Amino acid sequence: MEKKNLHSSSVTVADVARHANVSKSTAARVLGGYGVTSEKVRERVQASAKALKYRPNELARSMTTGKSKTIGVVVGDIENSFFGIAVRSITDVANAHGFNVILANSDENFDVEREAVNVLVGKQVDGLIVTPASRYEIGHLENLKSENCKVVLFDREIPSLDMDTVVSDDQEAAAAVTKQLLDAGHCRLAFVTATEEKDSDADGALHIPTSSVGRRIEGFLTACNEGGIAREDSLIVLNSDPKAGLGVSISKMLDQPNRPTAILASDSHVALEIFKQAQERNIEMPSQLSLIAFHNADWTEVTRPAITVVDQPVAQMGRWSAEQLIKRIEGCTEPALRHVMKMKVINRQSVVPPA
Amino acid sequence: MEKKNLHSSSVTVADVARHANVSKSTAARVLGGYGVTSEKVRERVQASAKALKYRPNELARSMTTGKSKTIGVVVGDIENSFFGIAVRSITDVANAHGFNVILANSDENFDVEREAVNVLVGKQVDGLIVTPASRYEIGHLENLKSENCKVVLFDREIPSLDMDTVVSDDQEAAAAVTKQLLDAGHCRLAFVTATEEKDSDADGALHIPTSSVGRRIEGFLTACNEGGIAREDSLIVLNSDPKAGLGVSISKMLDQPNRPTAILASDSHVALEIFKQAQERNIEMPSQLSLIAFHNADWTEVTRPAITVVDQPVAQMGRWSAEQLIKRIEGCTEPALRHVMKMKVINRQSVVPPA
DNA sequence: TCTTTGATTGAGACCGGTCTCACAAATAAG
DNA sequence: CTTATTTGTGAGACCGGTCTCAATCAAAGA
Repeated sequence: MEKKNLHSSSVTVADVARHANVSKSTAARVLGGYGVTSEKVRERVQASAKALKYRPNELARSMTTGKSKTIGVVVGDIENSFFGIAVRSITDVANAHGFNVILANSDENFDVEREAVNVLVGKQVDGLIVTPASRYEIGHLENLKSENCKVVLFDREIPSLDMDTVVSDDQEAAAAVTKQLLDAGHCRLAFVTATEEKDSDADGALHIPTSSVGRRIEGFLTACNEGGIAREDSLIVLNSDPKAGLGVSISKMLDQPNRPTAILASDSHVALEIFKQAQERNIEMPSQLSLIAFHNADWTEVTRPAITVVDQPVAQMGRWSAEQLIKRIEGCTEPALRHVMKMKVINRQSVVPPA
Repeated sequence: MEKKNLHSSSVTVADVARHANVSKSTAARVLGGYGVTSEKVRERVQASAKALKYRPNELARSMTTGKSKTIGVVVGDIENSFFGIAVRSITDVANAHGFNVILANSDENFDVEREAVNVLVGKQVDGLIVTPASRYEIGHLENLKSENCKVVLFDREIPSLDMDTVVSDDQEAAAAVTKQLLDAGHCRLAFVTATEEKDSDADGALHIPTSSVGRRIEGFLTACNEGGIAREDSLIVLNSDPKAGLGVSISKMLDQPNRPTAILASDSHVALEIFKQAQERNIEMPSQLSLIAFHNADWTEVTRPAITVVDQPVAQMGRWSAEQLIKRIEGCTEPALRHVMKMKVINRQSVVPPA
């Protein structure tokens, strides 16, 4: 006597229609909220729907409308508070517009990212917000426009891609903050990032896959250069041993005889690790080591010294990206935007002149 | 000359079939990887698929199979590192099994949670991992089983619901850690949580909607009681003014003449706020104020004093919940499990005898 | 050589919605 | 009172897959 065997015992428009003694079309009209129906029929159908506990199958709806009301978000790692905040503001905006968010972590690994993007597109997301792990590997993003899938790039840009992008003024902020270190009198500086070391090409130039980090490094080096710092005294510390973690690179840096007197950390995780290792080594901060970190993580103001940070407007960036994406999904066709958001330095206690 | 007008220009099995000169059924068989096909045809179809850049529409697939290969995760707030870690481990397990995760934040608000659950079920998720905001409002969860949607409760239990649940030993850990404070000689204690104050009923008993917090409070009170602490010296501080935030409740507590000499913070956000306010007031820690926090947040070991914490195995809990959910989705029908994970106290420097 | 068997393939229904179109009844205009 | 409109309803195609079932064909057994 069962009616549906394999498929869930869910009730469909047809069931409601039967119960209300109307055609499937009519029931669909009132339940779907389109077309016209008479008051009487509408009430009858709604009553039946309530009685049968009808709940529309959004999948089927998406199937015919071609819009899934879902967006995909691919970030590096949701555990990182930077992305946590971003995802939060994105989901808030999305929900407010009736969208849901499918979340994927790339672990800053390009292959994982591509796979995630492909799966999400397969699931027919209406759009994608991506923090591309690499500005060089972009094949998976190139063809998305033809797939009816809009894309917004978050925090990292890929100029060749002609897509909506929100970034912060990484280069300018890094330069400004480096200059601040220089002005305080430091002349052995380091920029530390968890980005993995990639082979630099023939000319020996660094090719940092993460565009935001790359631009920060540019800003750092430019400022160092203008400040007359010798190349060997403006260190770039990358994650030389991904399996062992960034910790060993930081150890190496801190243990070298002429260690830097000031460090610029490219995110709060990095800053935390530096802070820990300095504590372990009894390196007095800020007197023996000045530190500035990107991202105003919540804990940076309770350490002693409290950490001077470059505050990235993460939530606003997230909001912008989601709003822009939804505009696109709703049909906006203006040329791709590149939205740059200004960062703000929050001066605390972790920067003083070198001993 | 366009072929598909409204719907995206995506290529379907039918397109591939036409191109490969086989029937739709046959093309579907090779592309869907089911049934049998001859080697020759298989190669031909695959070649056509490649040529046309065919990509399966997972929505359509879900439509007929009844499985969306998607799970919904409803947490309080993804910005909170506790949930960040949980969601990370959940998505990892999910992905490893071919599932995607739709994320929703409830803000610990029951109405938002119910709405989220309904939307997710409408999107035909195969299962749901929920951190229910309230153990009293459960109507939205009760009927899910009949909807072909499995559920696992994360970090909070609802005994009446008979669902798979993973929690930690909140009551025991809270009692143990309270006893530790007592043993150190404290006799004015407070338990602080961001949970909102609800009207207590006629008998004046507290009814904490968040089960984990409720059990921690029970543990705290039990230990206080056994330690002979007067009821008025075992303070429970709730979020009395949600609009203004927990900060004001903490201020009030800290500013009262007989403020507690030891505090148990129910999560790391709370602990951070307490730490900040103590710093602002020049309350010396740990000498004038001992502190223990739930959740081993990354920053708790770099503050001075470093904070003694109750380490919850968040990642393992996340993993368990995802694995259990997937087992259910795959058909497991054993009776509902209640999995309790042990927490571990990490002793650092924030607990000393009162002055 | 004729039937039996097994391997492939094609036709078409189905999932649960949306949407177009034709038709009938009711109302307005001539 | 007839004709033109409007309004509400039903029949059925469609979205892009899966899946059942019958048909075809070649190899194998009688």
